[in-house]
Amino acid sequence: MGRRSDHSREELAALALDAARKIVELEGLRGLTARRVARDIGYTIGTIYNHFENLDDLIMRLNGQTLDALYTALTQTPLGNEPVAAIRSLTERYLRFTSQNPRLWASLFEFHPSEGQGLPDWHGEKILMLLGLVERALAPLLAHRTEAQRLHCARVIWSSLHGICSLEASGKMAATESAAAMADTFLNYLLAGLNAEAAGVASTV
Amino acid sequence: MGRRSDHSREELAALALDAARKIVELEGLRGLTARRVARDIGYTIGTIYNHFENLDDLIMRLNGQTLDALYTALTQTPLGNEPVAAIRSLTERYLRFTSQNPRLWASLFEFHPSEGQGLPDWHGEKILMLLGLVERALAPLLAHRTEAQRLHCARVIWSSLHGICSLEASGKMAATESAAAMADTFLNYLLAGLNAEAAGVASTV
DNA sequence: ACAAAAAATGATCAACGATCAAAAAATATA
DNA sequence: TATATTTTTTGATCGTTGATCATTTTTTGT
Repeated sequence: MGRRSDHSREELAALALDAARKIVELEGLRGLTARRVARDIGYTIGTIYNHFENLDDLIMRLNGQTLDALYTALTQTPLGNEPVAAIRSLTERYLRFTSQNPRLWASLFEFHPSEGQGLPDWHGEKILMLLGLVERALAPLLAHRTEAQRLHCARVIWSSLHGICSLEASGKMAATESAAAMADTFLNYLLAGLNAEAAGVASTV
Repeated sequence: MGRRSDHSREELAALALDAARKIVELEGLRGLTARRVARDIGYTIGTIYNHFENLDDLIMRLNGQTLDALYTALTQTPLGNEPVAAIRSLTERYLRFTSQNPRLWASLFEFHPSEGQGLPDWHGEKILMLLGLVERALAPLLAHRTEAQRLHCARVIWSSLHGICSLEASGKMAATESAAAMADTFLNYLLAGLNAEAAGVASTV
């Protein structure tokens, strides 16, 4: 089955990641095994371990691709300069991505590195890229703040949306309530709070 | 090793869950295996499967105990009738629980039922108990709303705090920023939004 | 045509979740 | 007490997994 001449190293890794993506899309992380990836691309298990450090490495690279796809989905069209509309648009795109790629998105957070292992540096960099989108979207609302404060605020929004989508998708909130409705409520309150702050009413952060 | 006379069925299940809890506290869900639980309590693997349907069942029961412990931690002392203080107190207690039981808390969300399986009914009931605490805490702020709307709002708060703690604990937000600081920002904006709404300024939900 | 380098192979290992006939222990019946 | 019945425990067994690495195969360089 060996087909060395058919694929370069990069192509074979991409082939394996594509197969892994399809498996996760269909069955989630539980269905993902090294042997199955090997079988699906017509190679043997040893080859998988020649191209990936271990299964965790493969999963993290798959998650990296998912983060890239999320970034693409959030930047497909310009967000505009109106901050409220931009944030709502970002939220809408985020929700659409999670509902269109539920298992790939879930595996971003279902996966935890093994004891003593951490996430690679590029993982954090991809997250910062995504946070940057939020930060720039709401920048006009926080013009009087430092960039660190704007990033802090972006993190709060990012985390909250994550929590809403996460609990809704996992069925761990005892609700048939939609993530969209909850995200809308969240944004309404948050934007009201931001407006109140801009008007000098709210307490300082 | 069999010690049938030593423990009733309930005692033996509790023994196994205690052992499982200690394993998860030390090493997370990854370290939890049926064989290790059996060894730790001085029984053999077959006995574990006599008392638990499978490993997922054992994990879900452990998570059930963790939800109970979280409820206890959130209700140890009265919350008072002042809604803002009550919500801040709930948040503080929630954050303390997550930082004191990071792996047990993480396993609540790291675990996903296998294909076709769902969470047991009592899981949702325990979640509703916790949501009820949030709902009652903020009830005075939403006296003009229906209970469904108050529960909806409680879900938003619960999800957001979950997201903040979840991303912080898993290191998936590229930040050394503390969950406490983010939760504080979140509450400031949210409470400002609630106040603005109460004053008839904010848009409707 | 040959040698050197690179890559693919798959047998092998330890460990896992899960099963279930057999053994052991506790309880019920006489 | 002695025997039968029920309950519980056992651990060998199965199929599968992640991971390893000496061997084989293929490609590249000379």
